[in-house]
Amino acid sequence: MAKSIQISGRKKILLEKGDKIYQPGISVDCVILGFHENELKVLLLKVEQGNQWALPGGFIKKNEPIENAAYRVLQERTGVQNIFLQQFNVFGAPDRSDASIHQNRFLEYGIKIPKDNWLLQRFITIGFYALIDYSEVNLKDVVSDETAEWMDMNKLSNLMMDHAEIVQKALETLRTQLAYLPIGKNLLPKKFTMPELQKLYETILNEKLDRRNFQRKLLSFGILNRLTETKKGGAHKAAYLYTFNEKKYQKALKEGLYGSW
Amino acid sequence: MAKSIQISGRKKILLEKGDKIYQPGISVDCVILGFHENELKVLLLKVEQGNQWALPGGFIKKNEPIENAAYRVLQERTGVQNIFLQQFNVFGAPDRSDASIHQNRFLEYGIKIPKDNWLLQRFITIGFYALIDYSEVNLKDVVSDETAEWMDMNKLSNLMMDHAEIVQKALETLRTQLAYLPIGKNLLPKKFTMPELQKLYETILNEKLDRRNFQRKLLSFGILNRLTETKKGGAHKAAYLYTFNEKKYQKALKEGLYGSW
DNA sequence: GAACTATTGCGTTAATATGACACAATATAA
DNA sequence: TTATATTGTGTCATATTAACGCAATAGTTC
Repeated sequence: MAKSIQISGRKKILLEKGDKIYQPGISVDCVILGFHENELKVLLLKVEQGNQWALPGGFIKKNEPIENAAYRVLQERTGVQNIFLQQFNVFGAPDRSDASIHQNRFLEYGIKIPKDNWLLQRFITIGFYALIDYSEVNLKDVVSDETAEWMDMNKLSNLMMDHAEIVQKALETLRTQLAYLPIGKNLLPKKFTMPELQKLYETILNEKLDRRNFQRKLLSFGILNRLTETKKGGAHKAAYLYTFNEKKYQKALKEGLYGSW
Repeated sequence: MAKSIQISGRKKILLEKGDKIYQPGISVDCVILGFHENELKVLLLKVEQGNQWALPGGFIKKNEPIENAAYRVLQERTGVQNIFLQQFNVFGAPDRSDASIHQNRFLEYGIKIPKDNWLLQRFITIGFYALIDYSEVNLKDVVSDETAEWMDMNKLSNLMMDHAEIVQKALETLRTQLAYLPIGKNLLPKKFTMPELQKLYETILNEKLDRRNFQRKLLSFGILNRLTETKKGGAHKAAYLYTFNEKKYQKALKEGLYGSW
């Protein structure tokens, strides 16, 4: 039980010195989205007690930019660099945190939290969502005392506290942004086919799209490079491989895909 | 100097008991937008010292929903009900708050803040923006020790801390939302003309729009009711008056103006 | 290796939306 | 009464979108 003792030590420090290290009453929670086998996945951590799942989250150090805190959490959980990360909403219902949850989590390690401890206070959390390439994530690398697992967006269950609401809001934000921002570079491998990109869009939107019209629209954005390679092995006609045009993609991220008005 | 003494008393309580009443290290700041004489206006408070201006802001009570806190600030400053209020971004650069600012503000009232006081800690602020009908706001009603004033969005100067950045981000958010959400109900009087609505759009977008195409587009949204009345007194042909169709407006707010994909 | 099948690349057509502009109507001012 | 600026309404060319057709082809089946 060396690991358990180690964790127990870490937890004690968090309890006793956390309020010196971190901003009190504020946390960040990350909705880490990946795409695999035509499913949109969310990275969740298993909370031993109660068979519940939680979003990877953390605290903001006293002198740390918020984005860095979120980025730190992401690094710890996924090991992936170069992540699309964006804050999308603050969740702060007074009853969203529940002291008993923390109490129980710590009790597993034989720690009883004093009632006035900073961790038991009300916490307001800043929701970030991150889009990452599923294939680049190695869950074994994850630094955590909890089990990390990808869960289908459509089969979420037993999420802790208001985390289901946070995931839902992240998805809504992603859907809205799909209309005016380029999405995909972070969710797909470097090289991908048009059908794969379409599946991604269809999954996010939960809607079937016309293959031919989709291709025309995406190409019109001018953010794709078609390679001469094709993706073989798919039992049928081989599809061309594409990459995102980095410069144009970044430009579209800043300026949006439409002038609209 | 009865008012000054009263304020001084309030400030002392804030200093000494604030950390018992409010969430520490978190504030809300409101970008209150109005539309008047074809100008987009921001409601700002004059900070005596240094000829600076600040966004109306406040703290979140220990057991108060965040939105309520923002709403409370709005009520205090504008007296207006029925406000469109939305959080849009969190601002939390570690150096955004500056202890000396608070020190100086309190020194005017003869109060010196202890260095370890909660008010001097790092603050992370949740930015809200509010759209309100300029004509319904009576600045004299404002409960404040500061002077409140509408300032042209394009002529902002001497904003405190990172408040210019916050206003800028609010405007960007509003512009983006213009593409998929109905805007106007909160910024205009109940009855308004098409040219007035167009001016609002043009002001927000900082762009001239074609009169006829604009009308066609907005009518196509199906959120307007044309009245039989016209607005006379304008030295030229009288324009029809419109109101927003409340039901359809609300529906559009939830579902967006386009199906897009 | 020929036929089959599901999928891909590329294209067409009709409907719809958009951008640019013309002209008549009219509330006030001169 | 006339002038003027502004509004209401409409047109037309063009761009965009939705719906669908057909040939090409990688792998499968026989």
